[in-house]
Amino acid sequence: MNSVFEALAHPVRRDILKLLRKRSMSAGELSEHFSIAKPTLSGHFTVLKGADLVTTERQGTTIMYHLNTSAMEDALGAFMSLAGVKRKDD
Amino acid sequence: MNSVFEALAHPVRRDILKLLRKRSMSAGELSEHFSIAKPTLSGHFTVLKGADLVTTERQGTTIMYHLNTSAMEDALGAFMSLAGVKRKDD
DNA sequence: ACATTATTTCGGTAATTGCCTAAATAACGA
DNA sequence: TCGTTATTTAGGCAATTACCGAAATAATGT
Repeated sequence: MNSVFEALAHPVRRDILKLLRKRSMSAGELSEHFSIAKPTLSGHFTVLKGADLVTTERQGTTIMYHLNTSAMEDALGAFMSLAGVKRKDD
Repeated sequence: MNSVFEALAHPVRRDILKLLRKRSMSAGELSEHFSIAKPTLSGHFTVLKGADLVTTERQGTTIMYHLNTSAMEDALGAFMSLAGVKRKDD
């Protein structure tokens, strides 16, 4: 769970998650939303993947990034327990 | 809100929050739960305070640390919106 | 004023992070 | 096979982080 919190610590990575929440995107498509070099963004992808927050799927020459919704739910649960909140529903 | 996510990125700081969730504690009392030097822990306190996750109150020679519950709630809300969760209740 | 206790600030170092450009890999179509 | 497109890996650098021990600050009691 530590890797999840570390992944969430960078604003670019949180923005990536927000974008993927709407729909899955390729690395190149995602990169259009940021003004940083692609290798740098690729590093952020690696961090998110290491935290299991996103999954990848190669489609020909492009690589699609998908939000791993269940991992997000797990992270949310961890955060809620940290905040001491009881869940009435999931 | 970025400072909150950054503050949550370190396991020691999350453990501090967990401890303070039960009850407020002095810096020295908190330090008994960790095997790191007090100056290091004091640095973690500074980060948590910078994120407004804890508040301090001097009581004579000791300094009491309190969990800032409302800031935790705010952070939770930010996390939920990141995860795309709708809140039925707070 | 002095000693004691609690905590932080200072000064330094090693490890990590975030960023870049250039080079490598992978898949495709001609 | 060659060129093109998409993406990652490699190499390097500056800034930040996490840690420590020593010194400074703050409050108290004598």
